[in-house]
Amino acid sequence: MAVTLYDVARAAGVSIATVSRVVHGQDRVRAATRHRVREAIEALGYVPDAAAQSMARQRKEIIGLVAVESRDPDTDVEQDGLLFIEEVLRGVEQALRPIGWSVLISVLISGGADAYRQLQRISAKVDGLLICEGIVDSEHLALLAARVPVVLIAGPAAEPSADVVTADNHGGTVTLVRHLISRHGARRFHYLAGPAEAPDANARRRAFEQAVADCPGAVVTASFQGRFAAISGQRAVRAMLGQELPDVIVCGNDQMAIGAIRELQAAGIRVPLDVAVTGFDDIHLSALLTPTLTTVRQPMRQLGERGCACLLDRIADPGRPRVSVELPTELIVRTSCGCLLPSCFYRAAHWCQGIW
Amino acid sequence: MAVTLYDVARAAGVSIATVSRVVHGQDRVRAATRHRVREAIEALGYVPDAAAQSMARQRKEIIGLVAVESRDPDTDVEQDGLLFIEEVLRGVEQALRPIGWSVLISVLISGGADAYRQLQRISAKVDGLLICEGIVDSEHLALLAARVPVVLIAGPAAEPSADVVTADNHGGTVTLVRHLISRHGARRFHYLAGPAEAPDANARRRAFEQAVADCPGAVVTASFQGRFAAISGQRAVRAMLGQELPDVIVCGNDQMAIGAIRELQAAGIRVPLDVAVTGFDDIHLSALLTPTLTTVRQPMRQLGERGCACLLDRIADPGRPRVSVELPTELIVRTSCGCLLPSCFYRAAHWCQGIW
DNA sequence: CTGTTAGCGCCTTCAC
DNA sequence: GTGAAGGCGCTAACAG
Repeated sequence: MAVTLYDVARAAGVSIATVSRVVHGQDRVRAATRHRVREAIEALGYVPDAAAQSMARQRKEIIGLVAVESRDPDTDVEQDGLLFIEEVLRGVEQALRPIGWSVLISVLISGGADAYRQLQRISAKVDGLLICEGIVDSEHLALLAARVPVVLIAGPAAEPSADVVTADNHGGTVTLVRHLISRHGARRFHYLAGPAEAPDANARRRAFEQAVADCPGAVVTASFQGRFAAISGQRAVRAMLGQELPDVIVCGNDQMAIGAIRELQAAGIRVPLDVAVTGFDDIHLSALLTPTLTTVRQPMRQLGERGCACLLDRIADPGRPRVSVELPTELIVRTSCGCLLPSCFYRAAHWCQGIW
Repeated sequence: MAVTLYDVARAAGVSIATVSRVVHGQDRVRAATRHRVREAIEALGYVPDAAAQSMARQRKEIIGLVAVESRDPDTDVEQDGLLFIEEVLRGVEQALRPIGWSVLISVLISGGADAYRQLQRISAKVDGLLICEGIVDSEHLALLAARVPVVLIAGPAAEPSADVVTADNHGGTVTLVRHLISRHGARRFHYLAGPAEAPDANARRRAFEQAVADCPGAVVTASFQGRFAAISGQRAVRAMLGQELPDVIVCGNDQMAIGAIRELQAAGIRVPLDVAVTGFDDIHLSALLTPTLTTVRQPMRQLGERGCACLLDRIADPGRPRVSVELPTELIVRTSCGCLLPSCFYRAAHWCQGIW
């Protein structure tokens, strides 16, 4: 059906070995021959079949990028999941472009044994795996890693069978909390955590608790277990309505913060006047909301790029020592924490509330 | 290196054919044998190599999803490109999940001859190609389609060598313009078009012009050639500042509308009080902006799903007649056109302007 | 029921 | 310089 090496060879009157040589730019071919072969290739529109190449040279030139979406039964209609992956993908593509490799993308539904099966299937199609928000248990991970190199993005730094690239969740969170305390005099904190299985969610939560504990007078008034989705933010707010408002609701990621803000506004509570809200990640949306979101920027593009570079290194040398890198985060101060509000805002807020 | 069929066969004391049979769930194997083989597979952690399978059964079970980003030299720092693809990807995954196929994703930088080379390389790794915002000329497309089935998403409906799935750009635009005219009494229109090479951009533009022409008294005061990116919206607004404002700025997509709104707000012009702005696509962001964006919803998820289904059909039967489907669009009325504004808004707007 | 065997398309020594 | 031949891991007849 498709044009093969043999077709080209026949058309050019040479052997397949010769065609292969010119395809790969080897110089051990007489100029005239090479020319003839090139013409045949052009005329027939020959493109070497990737599967056959993979087979022969034991390399697919494809890396797998997979995100494990953690959902509970109620949130499976959720639409806003990929925002994280998107930036990571750009970083990965950037790292792959120079060498011409491709990326196989796939978002897994759950984190169960089924997820492992799917990962296994994917592993058969790629030279290496980049797993985001690594909600895969160590045991299964080890099994996977035995088949194919694995790099975790935003995963648990201590994973023994994979390299890991993360952001400085701890430092970012601590900086944020200190800002809230020193600049805004916040004392009463509400925390909205990400899924317990997500390592970065845990890192942030722990850092938050520690930072609050480190400040005399500051207290965690309540916390809510969310799943990194906007709906979690809405639920958390619904659950706390009626109670006394905290000074700030610190959220484990931007999506939940967005959900929280919407629900607060819907309830007629003014952000940041009545309660401040903060996020984590600095997704594209965060700068465009009303109010704009104060958050901690995680260099997602870079996470993808570094993670991919790391994976390529390991593919090239599977025996090299395990690597674990942590990229810096940055506090992004906007208005949802109460900063940057011109005085006219206070008047305007009264009128605006609940309009949009 | 990796575990192969032979390893399993040896371990289980059977032939590779038998192993292959149990792997594929054939029943013509004695229960005892099957059991033994299963154990060996489990013990060794065997997963069939995809490249070898592709080779043997002439099918890779991978489809390629590619977006061609059209950029001019000034916009290559742009960050907000993938928003379209993201939803499409979800649709594609949905269509592929039941059969276990994977998607190879890749966004091409330019639309030149270089893009064709890249597409060629990708075509060698997949069973079919899904091209979004098809900025590939017919000639190259025909060459590609000769190698591998191609489906265009949001591409030119008349492309002879590929199936096409689009949204009803014409109808959506006309409905929008009529709304602006009849509900808001708009007469002076400014148009912000997408890239001339993009078929959907053209369809929208033509529909817009026709709809305006159909209304006595309505005029297009000016138009601007953008590239579907937020920065285009900003530029367009800068270019029109100082001139008399139109009633509405109709934008070829949401991203440009967002850019336009931001620039207008920065210039102290109130949206929608001083000028209305509308978009097209209804990306996730649009409902969260201030003001929320009035736009035409394009069923992006469905475009991906239908496009993929169409591609699978063609892969199954390459000879079937060409197909071209058009999905319906829907006018989404929010506040940027001037609708849904409670009276208090007018007071509030005065104070709010330019704060965020 | 199970084993043998011939490819799938390409790369890569090894001879010539 | 160029060609012949083996093998990559698996599938799918075809024999038993």
